[in-house]
Amino acid sequence: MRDAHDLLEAASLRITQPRLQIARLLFADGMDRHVTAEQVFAQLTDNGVHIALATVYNTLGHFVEAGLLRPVNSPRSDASIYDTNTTAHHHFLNETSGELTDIPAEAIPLDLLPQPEDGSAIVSCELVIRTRET
Amino acid sequence: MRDAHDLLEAASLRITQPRLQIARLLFADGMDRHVTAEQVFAQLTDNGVHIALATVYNTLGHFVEAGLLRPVNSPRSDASIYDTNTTAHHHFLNETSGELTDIPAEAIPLDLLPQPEDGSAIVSCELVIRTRET
DNA sequence: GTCAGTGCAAACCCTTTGCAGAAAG
DNA sequence: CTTTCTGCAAAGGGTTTGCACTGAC
Repeated sequence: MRDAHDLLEAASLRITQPRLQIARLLFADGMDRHVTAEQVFAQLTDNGVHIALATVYNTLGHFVEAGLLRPVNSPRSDASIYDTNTTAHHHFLNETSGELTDIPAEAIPLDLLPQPEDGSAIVSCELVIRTRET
Repeated sequence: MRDAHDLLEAASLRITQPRLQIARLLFADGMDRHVTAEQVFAQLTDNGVHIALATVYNTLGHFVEAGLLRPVNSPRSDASIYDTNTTAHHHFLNETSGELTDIPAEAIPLDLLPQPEDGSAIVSCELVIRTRET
């Protein structure tokens, strides 16, 4: 992946300490991650980074606007989840553990989506498959 | 549809005034409805029914447990939406108006769902198609 | 008579906002 | 130097909870 600095630059975001820290945390390994603001805050704090929770919320919001993150069709009621994978894809939601797993878009054939009413266009579509451990 | 009293009885729910009122409101016309607790509360209050908002929340929760309602894979961040249609189906979410529209399960062929890891079984699956007015 | 349900208000939790100071460009 | 961002604390909004009272069975 590109380094956090370039990522912010490419997204026309001002380069600031909190944004660099959060970008490194989220995009360092190039893996798809599903995180809450609280988790990001905790992880940074554990690493000795001083940051305010409100700043984490605001920064994640900026990242979403800039297209670096995508909010997941919140399957858990208690907290918003952000997805580092901004391409079209779907999710398994393990209801036992609360864990989200990506499903690549190609794994589900959705060629024949019903069309919305005239005057509306499809923006995105996401399938959530809820599972439970047996 | 059956009358509100029978509906509660069939669901093994105690017959109380608030439950009857809410059941009548939600299931009277047999149509699929998407409601928030706040909306139910407002509608009852407008009709001169005295009820506490907390009771609406609690009652909707009881209805969900009893299988009379289903929480929608919350597409709006601000409030939980309950669906009177508890059978498998999908949703259009008009992002401009916030309106939800049902899509019958048959409208979308999902024969080939990917399987979850061993030890887990699929509980439900819901597709949300976001649209925007053009 | 017993136990669950209700009403009310207060508590809770996640998230946003207002403002003063700091930092980026 | 100007504008945006950060930190902090306080406010906000949806939802839940505790407790005394009422009502269902």
